[in-house]
Amino acid sequence: MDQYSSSSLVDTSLDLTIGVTRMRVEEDPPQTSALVEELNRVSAENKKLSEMLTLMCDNYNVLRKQLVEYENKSNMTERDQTSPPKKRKSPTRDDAFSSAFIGGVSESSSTDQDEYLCKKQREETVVKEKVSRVYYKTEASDTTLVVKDGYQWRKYGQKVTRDNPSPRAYFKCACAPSCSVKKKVQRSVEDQSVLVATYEGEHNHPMPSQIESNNSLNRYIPLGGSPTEAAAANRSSSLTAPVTTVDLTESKKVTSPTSRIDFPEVQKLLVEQMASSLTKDPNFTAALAAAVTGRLYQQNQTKK
DNA sequence: CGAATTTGACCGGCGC
DNA sequence: GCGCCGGTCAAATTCG
Repeated sequence: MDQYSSSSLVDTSLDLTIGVTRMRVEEDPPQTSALVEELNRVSAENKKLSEMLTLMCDNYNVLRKQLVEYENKSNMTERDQTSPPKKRKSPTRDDAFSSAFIGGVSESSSTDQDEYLCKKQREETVVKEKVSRVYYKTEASDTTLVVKDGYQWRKYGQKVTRDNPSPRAYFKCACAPSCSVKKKVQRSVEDQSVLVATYEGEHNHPMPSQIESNNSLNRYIPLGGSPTEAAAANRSSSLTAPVTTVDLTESKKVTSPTSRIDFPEVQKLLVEQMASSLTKDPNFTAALAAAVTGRLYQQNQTKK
C-alpha cells in the first residue's frame, strides 16, 4: 500500500533531452530544428507530467494519513459506544473498506457490555473471515469469470444478482475443506472489462502456482481501488495495455493474494507499462526516430 | 472414466 | 407469513 505511495520515488520521466543540445549542428536544416523544437516541447510536457505525478503522490500521502487517523478515531469511538442493536446486514453487501473495517473492530474489541454485540462478536469470531476485494482488468470481450491469482479454485455456483446484469461466480479454494477460502467474481457494473473478485477468508497454504499466474498468457492485472478508479484507468489507456492502480480501500490488516506482490515487481510492471504505452505512441516513436537520425546525422558531420 | 463445470433447486436471512 | 434475494448444493453435463 504505502509502497505505492513511494512510487513518487520512481523516476517516471524519460530522459528525452539526450543529444538535444548536441543536435544543434552547423547547418541545422529547418526539418531538424522543427524536430528539436518538438522534442523540447515533449520533454517539457514530460517534465510537467512528472511534477503532476509527484504532486498527486504527495496529495495521496496526505489523504492516506488522514484516512488512517480517521480509522483510528472511529475505532476508539465505536468501542466506547453502547450502540443499540443494529439490523443485521449481509457482509457481502458492504464495500471493501467497511468490511475490512468491521473485521478490524471484531478483532480488536473485547470489552463490550451489550449482550447483542457480544453474541454478534462471538459469531464473527467463529466465522473469523477477512473480506477483501480486488479488481482485475480483463479484455472486455473475455466473458469468462476466471481470475488467475495463483491459487486453484473450484467453481460451485453462479448467480445473476439484482444489482448487476452480469452473473456472479462462486469459487471455493481447491484445497477445501482444509482451506475454507471463498471467492466471488463478478464484472463491474461500471466497466465490463473489470472483474471484481471478493475474497473471504485467508489461505492456510502457500500459493500453488505463482509462476503460472505470472507467466500466463491471459495475464490479469490487479487494479485495486474502486471500480470507478479502475474504469477511469481503463478509459485512459488502450485495451491491451495493463493498468495498475493503487488500492486505497484495502486495509493493511486485510491480506489478499494479490497484495503479496512485492515492490520491485510492481516497479518493474510500471516500467513495462510505461515502455509499452510509449512505444505504442506514434508521436513518441516519431520523435525517437528523429532524435536517433539526428544523432547519426551529427556523427556523420563530425566525421567529415 | 474421473474430474471439473454448469445450472436449476433449495435454503435461510431479511424486509414488508 | 410471504416474497425476494444471495448463497449453496447436487444432479446433469462437459471435458481431458
